Amino acid sequence: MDTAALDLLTAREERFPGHVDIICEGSVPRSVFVLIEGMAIRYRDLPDGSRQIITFLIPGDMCDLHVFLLKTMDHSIATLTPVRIAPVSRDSMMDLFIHHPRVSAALWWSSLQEEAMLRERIVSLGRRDARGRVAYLLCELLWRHMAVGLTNGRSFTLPLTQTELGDTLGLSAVHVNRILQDFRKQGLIVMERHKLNLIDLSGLQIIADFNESYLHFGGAPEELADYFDGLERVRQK
Amino acid sequence: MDTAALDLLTAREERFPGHVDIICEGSVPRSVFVLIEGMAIRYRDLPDGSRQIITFLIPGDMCDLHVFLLKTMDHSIATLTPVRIAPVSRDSMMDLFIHHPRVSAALWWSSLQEEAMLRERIVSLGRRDARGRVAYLLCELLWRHMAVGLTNGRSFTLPLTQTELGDTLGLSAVHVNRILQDFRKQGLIVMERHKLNLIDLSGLQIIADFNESYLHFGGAPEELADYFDGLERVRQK
DNA sequence: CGGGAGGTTGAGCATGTTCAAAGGATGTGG
DNA sequence: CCACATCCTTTGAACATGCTCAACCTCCCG
Repeated sequence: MDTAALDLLTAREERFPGHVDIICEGSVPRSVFVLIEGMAIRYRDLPDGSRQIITFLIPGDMCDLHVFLLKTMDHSIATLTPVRIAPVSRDSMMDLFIHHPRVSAALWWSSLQEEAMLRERIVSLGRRDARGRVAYLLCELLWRHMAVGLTNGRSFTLPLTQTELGDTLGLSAVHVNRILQDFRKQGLIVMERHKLNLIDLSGLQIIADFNESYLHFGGAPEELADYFDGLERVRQK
Repeated sequence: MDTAALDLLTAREERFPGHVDIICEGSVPRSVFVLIEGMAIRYRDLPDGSRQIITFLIPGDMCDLHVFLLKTMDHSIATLTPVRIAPVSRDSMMDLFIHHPRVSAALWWSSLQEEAMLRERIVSLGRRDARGRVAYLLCELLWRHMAVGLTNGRSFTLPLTQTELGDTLGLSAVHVNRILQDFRKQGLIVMERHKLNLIDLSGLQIIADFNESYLHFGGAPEELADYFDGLERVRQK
C-alpha cells in the first residue's frame, strides 16, 4: 500500500522544455516534485554575472524534499533538457509523512544521500586540481545514472556543455575543454554527440581519487526498517 | 512538555579535550549529539595528506541529526577546543520522532539550514576569489554566533589557526595570512588572541557578496507549526 | 629559559584565467 | 534542401592568482 501511495503522488505529470527555470531564487515554492525524465540543475547566479551549479538532478531525484520548510528559495532550478516532473503538493507531502512512515524514511534517506554529495563537491572544489575535479564529476555522474538504470555499460547520455561543466567545477570552459581533450587523447573517455563513455573507468577513478562509498549507494542499514515499522505501528494505534 | 523532552535528552553530558577526533570516517556512529560548548569541525583527509574542512560546529549544532541512517561515516568530526556534548541514543531519537513531532520538525529545520550552508560553501569555493572566501567565512561565522548569543557586538571568539582557515577555504595558510593582514591594514577587522572583531562588517559583506538570508535565520514559515500540530494530533489518537 | 606551534616574509613558480578569433555543429526559416 | 544564425568547441598567447618552499619571527606555556 505504500507503493500505491507513491504511485498516486506521481500520477500527475508536468512537462518543461529545455533551458528554462522551474523555480527561481527568492520565490516561495508551493510544491515539491520528482524528476521523471530529463536533467536539471540547482544553481545560483552571482552579481558579477557568473553562476555556480550546485547539483545535477537526474530521473528519480526529488526536488526538494523539504523545500517548503524554507521561506524562500536560496537558489534556482533550471532544466537542461526537456523534462517531465511529477509535482507533489504540500498537503500530499504532509499526508505522506503522517500515514506512510516507511515512504518518508526512504525520502529522508535520499536527502541524506544528497547531503553526502554536497560534502563531496566541497572536497572536490577545495582540494582537488582541475583534472581531479573533472574526473570526479564524470565518475559521480556515471554511478548515479547506473543506480537508476540509465547507463549502457560505461556510457550514458550527458547533455552538458563545457561551460556548464565549468560552472559546476569552478573552472573556465576553456580549461574544461583542454582537460577533456587530454582525457580523450589518453583513451580515458570517448564522447560523441552527448553520449559519454568512460572507457577507462578505473584510470579516471584514480585521477579523481573517487570512492563510490561516499555516495552511499548501499542503501540504509537493515535494522532501520524495523524502527520505521515500529513507528508505523505507533501511529496507527 | 516538548521542552521537557529536550531537556531530558541533553541531561547527560560528555567532555572532550581540544584537537581530538570524536567520530572517524568509516566508523558506524551509535549516537547523535548536540554540541553544548566549544567548537568542532567536520572534515575529510585526502590521500595526498591534505584535508578539507567541511563545516564548523558551534554550540547548539546537532551532529548529525540523521547520521544513524548511514551505514558508515563519510567524514570525521574533530574538536578544535575542549567541548561539552550531549549524546542522544538512537532509541531516544526515534522516540522523539514518534512522540514529539514539533521537536522533530525543529531538528529537521536545522538540518535544512545546514544544507543551505553547504550550498553556500560550494558557491564560495567555486566562484569567489580568495578575498571573497575569507570575508564570507568571517561573516558567516559572526552571524551564526550571533544567532546563538555568542557575540559581543561584532566580535566573537574564533579559535582557528590560519592553516585551519585555509583547509576550509581551499587556500594555503600563507595566502590566508596575507589576506587577513590586508583586511587588518584596511581596518576591516581586528584580531587579538582569538578574539575576532569585524569592525567594518558592511565592507566585508560587500567583498564577500554576503547575504544573510541564505542562512535562513528567519526561522521556518509560521504556517508550518499548524502542520506539525496536526501531525501531533493524528499520532496521539 | 627553552621548545613548539603558529604567524610573517620573500621569491620563484604553476595552475588555471582571460581574451580573441576561428572552426564545427545544430536547428530554423525560406 | 540550402542558407543563415547561433551556440558550442577549439586554439594560442599573455596574464594573474594563489602555491610552494624556506627562513625567520613571536608568542605562549611549561
